[in-house]
Amino acid sequence: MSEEIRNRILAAAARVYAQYGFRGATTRLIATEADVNEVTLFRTFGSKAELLQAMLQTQVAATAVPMISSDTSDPVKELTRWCATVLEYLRGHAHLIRKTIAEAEERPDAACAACEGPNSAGHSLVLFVEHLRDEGLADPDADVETAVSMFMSAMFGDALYRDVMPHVFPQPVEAAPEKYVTTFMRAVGLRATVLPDRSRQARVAGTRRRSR
Amino acid sequence: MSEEIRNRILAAAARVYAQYGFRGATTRLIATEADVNEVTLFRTFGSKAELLQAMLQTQVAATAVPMISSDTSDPVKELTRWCATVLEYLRGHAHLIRKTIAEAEERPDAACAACEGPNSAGHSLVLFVEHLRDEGLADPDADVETAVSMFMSAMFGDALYRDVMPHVFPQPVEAAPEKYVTTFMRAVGLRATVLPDRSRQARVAGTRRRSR
DNA sequence: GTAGCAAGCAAGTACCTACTTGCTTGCATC
DNA sequence: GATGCAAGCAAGTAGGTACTTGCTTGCTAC
Repeated sequence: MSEEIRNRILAAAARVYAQYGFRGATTRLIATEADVNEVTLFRTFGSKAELLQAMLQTQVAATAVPMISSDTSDPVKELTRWCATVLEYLRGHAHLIRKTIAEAEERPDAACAACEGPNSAGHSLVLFVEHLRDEGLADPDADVETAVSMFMSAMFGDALYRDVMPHVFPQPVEAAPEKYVTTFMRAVGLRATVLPDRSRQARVAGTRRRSR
Repeated sequence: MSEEIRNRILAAAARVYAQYGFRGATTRLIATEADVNEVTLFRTFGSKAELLQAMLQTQVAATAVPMISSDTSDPVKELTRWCATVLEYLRGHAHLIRKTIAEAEERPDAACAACEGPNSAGHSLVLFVEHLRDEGLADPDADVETAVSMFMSAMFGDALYRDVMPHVFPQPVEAAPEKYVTTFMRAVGLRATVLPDRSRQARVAGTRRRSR
């Protein structure tokens, strides 16, 4: 029974914190949002700081981080799928991440926990592309690390800032993963597969050209 | 005489706000930071909200936004120079931008003013690359808008998050503009000029590869 | 010199903040 | 039915917040 209340408080804390940040997330607000007496909050977590720390751990660290698979049979498909998953993950935590990063100087430990996931996700992409390169599918001259870092930044930017400054994201939400992947692949010189074209012309399903 | 004090308050407000955000920027803190009586602050600006709004306008809107020139004689050089300028500009306002964007939902007008500059900067880059494309220097198939949006996101990410999560930015600060530009140019298919290579091996000047 | 005015200073108002204390309620177990 | 315990409730503490008021200081212009 205590477990259910604990989770309700944590969920409420996540909502309030995502909207108002650490300073704005008052214990009173969290308590009313959780439909729980304010005292209960202190009794179960000790203090506001401990509560929000616990909230960040359960909310961020517990969520699965999307990793890219090592299956390079259809890199375009796998990359697009992965990109969409990462974007979805980041968008789901957008408000939380934004606040946590903005308050990183004041609460550095919180920021560490929040960006640990995406970091390792990026690393898995580096390995993926290097694997492709070893198979001769990507340009050996390409600066993979820089391209991946830019790719990750693009996904971060899209997920975190699209709603607040939509004019700098010309592509609609659904088309974003495909476009990012296409552009990314051009950057690392991956031409092994047919690049899906921007125009709406019919594409032959299953076509696989190896023009190298 | 009042002018000097006014500016001192605005500068202090900028520092305090950049560090603690809107809620954390107390009038007391700003006053002591400006070495001014707290009452003077209310007498010259009316309220905390008006003060911080004035601060954002003078601090952000007044700073020159780096635009890319229309000179396409040496695109690599021009792009690199521009990229370095934008990064410098963004880094100079990193804390401010970070806080303002994070609080965008609560104070949307402030966020608008803050990201107006970089937005038009991005637009100037689109025009620049389209100009290159018209001259036949860039790939006509390239998705310029997406590439530019990713490039802008990369600069934003670098400027705003490098200090808080340095591990996702493998390239050192000085080398970043060159690397971003090189990767960006690969993405838009700009091969007209010699791409500076990452490795230190001798490069043959004038080599022009069009591997398409 | 004196009038005006910008700024400092001390104190106060009304409210919000995290957090505590003492007591009551309801439920589950023996 | 008695015991224990988790949660609610009301009230209070100590401090911070934006903002105001009344008065003093110091400088500048006539």
